[in-house]
Amino acid sequence: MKRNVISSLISTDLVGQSVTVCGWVRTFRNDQFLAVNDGSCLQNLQLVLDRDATDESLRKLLTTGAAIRATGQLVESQGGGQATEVKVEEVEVLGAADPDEFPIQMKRHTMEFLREKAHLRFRTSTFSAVFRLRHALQFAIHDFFNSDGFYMLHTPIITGSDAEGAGEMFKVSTSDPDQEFFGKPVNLTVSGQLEAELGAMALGKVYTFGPTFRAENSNTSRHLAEFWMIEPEVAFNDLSDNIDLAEACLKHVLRYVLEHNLPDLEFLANREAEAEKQLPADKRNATGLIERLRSVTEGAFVRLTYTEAIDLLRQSKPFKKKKFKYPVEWGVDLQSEHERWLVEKKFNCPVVLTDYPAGIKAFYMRRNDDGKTVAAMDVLVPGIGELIGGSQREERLEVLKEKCAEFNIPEDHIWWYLDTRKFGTAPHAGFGMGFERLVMFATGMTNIRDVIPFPRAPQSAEF
RNA sequence: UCCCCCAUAGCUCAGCUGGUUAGAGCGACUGACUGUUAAUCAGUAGGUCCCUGGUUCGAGUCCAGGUGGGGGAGCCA
Repeated sequence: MKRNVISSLISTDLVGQSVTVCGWVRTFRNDQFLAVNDGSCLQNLQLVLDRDATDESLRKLLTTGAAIRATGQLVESQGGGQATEVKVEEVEVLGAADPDEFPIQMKRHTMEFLREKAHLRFRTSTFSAVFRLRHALQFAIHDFFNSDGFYMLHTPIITGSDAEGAGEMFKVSTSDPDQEFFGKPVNLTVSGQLEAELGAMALGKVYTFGPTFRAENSNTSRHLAEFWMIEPEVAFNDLSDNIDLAEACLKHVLRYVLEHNLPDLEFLANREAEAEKQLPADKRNATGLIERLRSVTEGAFVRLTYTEAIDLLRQSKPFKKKKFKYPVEWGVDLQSEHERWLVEKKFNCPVVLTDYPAGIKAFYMRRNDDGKTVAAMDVLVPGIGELIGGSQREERLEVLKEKCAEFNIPEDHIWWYLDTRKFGTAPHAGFGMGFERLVMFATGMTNIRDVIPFPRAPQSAEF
């Protein structure tokens, strides 16, 4: 079906030409003005019908949600809200939408309501903007790594690896659970990292960008059972290189959307500002969405060690006034309240925490010379918390074997992983970035279920 | 998994100390108007008060259990 996409018609470039538009009706005002959206951009195109020349039975079908095709001349708009409009010569309803039943009406809906209508919520401005941005962000990520000489590696989704310790796993079986198709128990992957390391030890710079599955019973606005993760892994990088990479990557992708998706971002910024009017002052963001993104692309990330963070927290006002619910002392993991204070109160910008106590981090992280800490890094951002977690990997075979023993990981389960330390081992580092958390940060959406088309969470797998 | 809150019209909500025929705004529909921008104005329709059980002369309202949703915590990305 030959058509002109609306994104090409909202500027005056094609004024005077005959155009064909396909899309879905947002509103129909005065029996005359048809606002149509085709998903190519945030903006609707205004179609102007000649009331007398339009059949009444046809007009009755032009309701919110109906799919239509129209042809006519693109002209400069006589009204104020838009640069162009189409003087319709012919309009056809491709698919009606019974207004008694179509749930997405031209009024404010709550996110909770739309989440239950996930198959139709793309029809709203908010969700079409979110999913255009989701696309742009994933493109920018591939663009960033490709430009930097990385190779994308497809790591397995079904895996027999059970030693990673990243979380509870989903078992995979055939419809006959007794039949062991792979000859051993297998799971859905919780991370592509270990396999990515294997690739990095030959290809140099690799990354994975794939689905990840966690069977944790997590009921929060920041967790999903199925989510997408970006995991670069780079040979010969140390922790400091790793932080540089994470910072450059975040800056690149946010710059990309600020440059290419500004109308969607402005719409979402506005939406957020409106939504926050309902909130008490202390729950609102200190700055608007666009300013928050700019502060990341323009400012340097604060870097400090876990030990320094503990010192800062112990000197903080909430600590002295005993406002923290959880203890702050060297050796315990930082809680959300502590991370929030550092990121949102103390620095108000992304904060990279490094060199955590070995006991609270994964087995593969490189032991520091002090013997107590590991070369780990977490990137915390305002409003989200942990966006990135990574480390320099333990490349020394003997140390890694000690760590396996400490973490009760049988060596024969990850013999292939240990082999990379046996044959031509080298320093290397990498991180994992939760893609949905990135989309949350970039869009200002506050529930992770609203930045993935069809969320999977405990007790929730509709669609 | 734990703590707190919520469930009444298509949507967002009100409904007092248990008491007559269940309320509003928005949306939808009908009509008027016709260069509108979530148009405007007038009118109309629309209810398994989440489910099960209990207390009571009487339950939307009180109690118990369940289901669903939200916020926070833990786990993490």
